[in-house]
Amino acid sequence: MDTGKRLAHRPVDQAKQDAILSCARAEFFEHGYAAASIERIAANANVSKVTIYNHFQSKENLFSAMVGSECRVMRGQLPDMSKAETSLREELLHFAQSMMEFLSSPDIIRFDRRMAAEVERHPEMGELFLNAGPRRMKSMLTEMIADEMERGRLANADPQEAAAHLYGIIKGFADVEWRFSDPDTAAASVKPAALAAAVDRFLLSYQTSK
Amino acid sequence: MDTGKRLAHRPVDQAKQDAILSCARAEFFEHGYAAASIERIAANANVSKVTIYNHFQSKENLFSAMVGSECRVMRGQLPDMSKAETSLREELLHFAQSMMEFLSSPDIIRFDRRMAAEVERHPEMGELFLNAGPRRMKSMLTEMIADEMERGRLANADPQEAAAHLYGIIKGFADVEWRFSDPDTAAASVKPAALAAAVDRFLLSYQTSK
DNA sequence: GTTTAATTGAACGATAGCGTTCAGTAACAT
DNA sequence: ATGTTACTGAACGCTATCGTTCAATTAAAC
Repeated sequence: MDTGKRLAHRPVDQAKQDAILSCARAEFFEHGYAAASIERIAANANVSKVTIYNHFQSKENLFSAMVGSECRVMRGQLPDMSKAETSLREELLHFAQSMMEFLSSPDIIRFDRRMAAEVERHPEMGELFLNAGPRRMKSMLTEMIADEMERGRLANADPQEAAAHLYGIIKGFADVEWRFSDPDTAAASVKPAALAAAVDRFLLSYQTSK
Repeated sequence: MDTGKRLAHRPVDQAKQDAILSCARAEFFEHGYAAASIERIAANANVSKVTIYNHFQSKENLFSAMVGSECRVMRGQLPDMSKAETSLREELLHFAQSMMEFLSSPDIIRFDRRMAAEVERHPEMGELFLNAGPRRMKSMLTEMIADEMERGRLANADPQEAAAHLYGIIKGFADVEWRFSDPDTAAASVKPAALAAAVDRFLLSYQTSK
């Protein structure tokens, strides 16, 4: 059986691959799909345009490869939901903190913006993004809340709905502001006191009254 | 004093103006700023390209005129906050309902998407949009909540913060889903029962305990 | 009817990107 | 060293758009 090993060849330069994807990301994010220039990507990546077309067959293809790769990266950066043995309030605060840190990072904001725009022309990428990011986070959160309901630290209710409420009450108007102003200043607008207030309100309506 | 009335002239055809703006909106929304074609706009509006350049001096200019006009329209469609003399719960439900109707309308979703993408190149339009839409809604909501706090139907608290909590708890994950899937099916996903649940949770933590 | 301004259609130069071709070079496996 | 493959740079045809110009036409105000 052939292991696929060819007898004599020059191996693909992985560094170039990575450089192309990374520069593609920058280019697409800055200019949008239509205005992005393959030649600029090639120049920035120190690569010949032909090389790009050898690896990815078209602009379309390069774009979706880049989105796929970004989604993979994003999955690795989702808010930390490790279950330390702490009080419920601590646990929720920790989640709120890391969720807001995640959502307010410039990379995520820019990615979100670009995807929102491109989804008109590439609906399947909207799905891809939703599954890699928001929905994943939602199900993690739902699971955590369901756990707490079982443990009796949260009152019984629809955990999915509770997750949405928690997520929403923490975000408030923040994400809207972020999406339409300078991404580089977004993270600074996260105030711990506001997170605590949101979590406490959530607890007021969901905590078991003992 | 000259009233500005010129002696003999052919008046601007307002219908053409409107057609241009309306077609510009469609074109920019569908293709994004960079890929939008002035000539296509002209063709769709049954207008000469020269006419467009006579009215708006450049593509940039046309784009911001269009955004300005859209923002004006949007202001007229903001959620209804008329104060009928009803129960607090009814009042909040009414707000929730009309807010979600507003936010889930395909026009608003598409506008939101496009602005989010374009704000990278036109930061000042992000401000324009925020002031015309989200911030306006936030201050209306804040005012309503402050009123209710004064009336004693809501417990005393930071009304601004409470507004954010109400807004967030109602939205949940909905807006994220909307932004990345088919805008034309968004409105159908609004479930009255979910709105009621959200409002009730809000009330659980904000209503005065009598 | 005369004047004034809005509007048109067609053409133009300039720019820019895509996607392809080709001949040549570089890097690796054997 | 030899063969195979990755990669390069330059050029090409093609298409599209912008923004401008021009002479000609149209519509209202006077």
